Formats: sequence, C-alpha cells, structure tokens
Amino acid sequence: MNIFHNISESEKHLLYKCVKAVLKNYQNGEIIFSADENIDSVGYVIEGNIELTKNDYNGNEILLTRISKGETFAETFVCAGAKSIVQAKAIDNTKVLFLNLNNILNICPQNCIFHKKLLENLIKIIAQKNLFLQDRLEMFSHKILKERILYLLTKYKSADSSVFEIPYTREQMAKYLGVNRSALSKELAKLKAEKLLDFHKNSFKLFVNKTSQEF
Amino acid sequence: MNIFHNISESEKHLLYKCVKAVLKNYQNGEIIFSADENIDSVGYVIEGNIELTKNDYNGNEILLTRISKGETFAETFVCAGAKSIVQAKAIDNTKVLFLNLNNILNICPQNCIFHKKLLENLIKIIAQKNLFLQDRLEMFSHKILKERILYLLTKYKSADSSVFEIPYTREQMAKYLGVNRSALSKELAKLKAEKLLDFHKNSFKLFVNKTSQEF
DNA sequence: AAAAGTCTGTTGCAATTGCAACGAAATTAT
DNA sequence: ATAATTTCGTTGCAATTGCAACAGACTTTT
Repeated sequence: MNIFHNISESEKHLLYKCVKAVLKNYQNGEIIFSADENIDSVGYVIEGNIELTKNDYNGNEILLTRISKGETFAETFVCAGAKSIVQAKAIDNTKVLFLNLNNILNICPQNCIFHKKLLENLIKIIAQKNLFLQDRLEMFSHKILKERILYLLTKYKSADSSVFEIPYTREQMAKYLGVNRSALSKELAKLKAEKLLDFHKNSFKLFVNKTSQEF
Repeated sequence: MNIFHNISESEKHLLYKCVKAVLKNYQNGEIIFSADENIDSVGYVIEGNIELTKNDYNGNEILLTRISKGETFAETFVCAGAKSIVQAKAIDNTKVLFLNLNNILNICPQNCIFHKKLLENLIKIIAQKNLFLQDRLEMFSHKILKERILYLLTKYKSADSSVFEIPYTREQMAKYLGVNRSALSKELAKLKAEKLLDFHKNSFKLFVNKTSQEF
C-alpha cells in the first residue's frame, strides 16, 4: 500500500508543504541512517532503491529487505517512538521524501482532507504489516511440520472435501513453512497416506474430521 | 501502552463525545465478535477480561491471548481494513468501550489536543506490537539453536567480554527461543566448551570474534 | 540448619527434519 | 514431437532437537 494512496498529484504537492516534507538525494552506497539512530520521520522512496540491513553477532551485514519506489520505510520504529534497529543504505541514486511524524499527526489548521488520508494510509500500512507478521508468527508457533501444513492449508481451503489451490510452488511452500523442501514432500506423502488430505501440485483437498465441533 | 495515555479523566469524557464512543456490557461467556466479522471500531476494556481465540483445522478453539482492563484489542485488523480473524469472548462481566476508527481519524472541528493524543497513542500501540512481532520473527528466522541463542544474547550484550544479564530464567529463555529446555542447556554447554560464551544462571559473557569487522 | 521446593545441567534414546542425490513427471523451448 | 529445463517425490543417512528421568545447585521455608 502506498502512503499517498487516494491522494492526487496536485493534492500531494499541497500536502508536502502542509507536513513540511523534506526531500533528500542519496548517492549509490550512501548511508541514509544507521542502527541505533533516533529518527523522527517516515521515509518514502521517490526514486531509486534502498536496502535495510542489520549486523549479526559476528558483525556480518544481514540483508533484511529492499525498499523500492513508492514504498515507505522506517515507519515502524518512528511510530513506536523507538530507535532505529536497522541501517538504511541507498543502492542506487535515490530520492527520499521524509515526512515528520509530528507534522503528520498535527492536522493542519485548514483540516485538509488529504492530510487525513495520509494518516489513514500510514496507519493502514503499519496495521497490514502487523497482520502479515502475525500470520508468520502463528505459522512458526506450530512446532510440528504436520501442523504447519494444516495451518497453511486451512487458510486457503474453501469448503471441506472440495479442491482448492494455494499460490505457492512446492519450493515456495517449503520456504513459507520454514522447512526443507524434501522434508515437506515427505510429510505431504505421509499425510496423503493417512488420508488427511490429497493433493496434486498446488491443488489440495482436505479431509479433516470435525468431530470436536459436532458435539 | 494505554490508548488514553497522557489524557486526563476529564479530557477522556470530552473525548468520548467527540469520537462518539460506545459503551457495551457483556456477560461472562458472551461473544463480543466472531471470526470473519467486519468490525469498524477499536475495543478498549474498561472492566473485566476478554479472550481472543481462533479455531484450528480441527475446529478446536485455540486461545491466542487474554485482554484485560486498560488494554486495547481489535486494533490491528480494524486499522488494516481487514475482517476479524479471531473471536472475542468476555470471560467476566465486562465493559467495553468501542472507538470507531473513522471518528478517531476525523479530527473534530475543534481540533482538540486530546484527540490528537488518542491518534498518536493508537499508532504507537500498533507500531510497538509491530516491533515485538518483528523481533519474534527474526528470532524464528534463525533455524539453528546456536544462532537463536546468539541472536538473543546479542540483543542484551553491553560490551564484548563483559558480563550482562538477561531477564529470563532458563525455562523462559527456552520458551522465547521456541525450543526444549534441556536442548537449550545442552547447546549452552556446547557453546561454553567452544569458548564462544560463558554463563552462570542468567548472567552471560560473549566471546565473539569480530574479525569480519576488523578488515 | 534441615527440609522442601525450584531451577539447571546431563544423559541416553526417540522423533523430526536437513541434506544430497536421483529419477519421474510436468512444463517450456526448439 | 523431441529435447531441455524445471518441479516434485523418494530414499538413505546425518544432524538437530524433543523427551523423560535424574542429580546437583540454589532458594525459600520452617
């Protein structure tokens, strides 16, 4: 989701003034901010690309994610009132727009509608990331592969004993589940033998007994 | 964090009118909302307790979390514009205040300060939950116990080869790391033998070579 | 100080998953 | 249609972690 969703180009430019947005240019390789810095502004990539990295216990730089044009970054810790925990580095010649959180929150006296939209979008971005993280975490909270598989399939199943598809190849499915691909195939074959499910490629069918609900 | 943080009792009551807050009473056991419902209001527990549950693939009700007095719930999917994915049930006689998201976002014409504070607090709640989830997820992304341990310890270490404490007993540490306690003790003993770290109870000392940083 | 209770380390064995290699099936390119 | 490429299932073995049981260390209670 774009933080300027539903805001037209002309409104955008009014908004820039309204929230005193700051545009900065970075050379390829330039550090935008480091881990442990106090940041007060949400970043928005106008042009170029950014990498968010973190140092592990050995000092190795670990790539967390890439941010590209139209995406927002730094919003989590800025809005949480916390220090940065990641480093942001331009990996192209990059233009970043900084939106100061306080200015976003201080609805301007004019009470402009697009200002409200910006706020709404910002909240939505954070909340949606939250949903994404919650799903991943719930998946990981299942310790056994069988349960992880059923957790995933339950998300996509339409109605019992009818076929549905999942948007993953077997390799992607294994990655989502955080396990080895062949271990996944092995377990799927086992579950098929147990008649808990049937599948072919990315089409699945669940035969789950709902006895616990029938009483 | 309380969504009314920094808002006085008197301001609170003005705010209730301003955002048209709705107070509802629930009997012990009463369903507040079900999974798959469309909700437009953030919940705030004034009195009593709530359980958020989810049905697993077998239809078993799984307890996700308990919400008690002063806590906010439903904010994630309301702000994400998504359907509820959980069921909320009162487990006491419970008073819940519902704050409609649109009303929170529509800063009132009077432009009252506490309205802005409410918004700020809401964002902070979501963003902080985000940070929490990110940490858990990053931990789980390490597949090997050794890496999980070092991830945890790196978070708490002050300076190299100096002693620091972690706020967990061994049992809690194992739970945080998502592994069996005795497996954790085993691995800690191994890492101690490898001279990567030293420890006694919840006091630790890291001997991590930073060679990769020294070049 | 002794006793009871809790926390932690250790051990052996079981269960689960990772890994690598290969062949079959399915898809895409020629 | 054939060949090349990718995806998937299978297998055997290795590595990791779970589990249960017990003993020692540490804490709290009496």
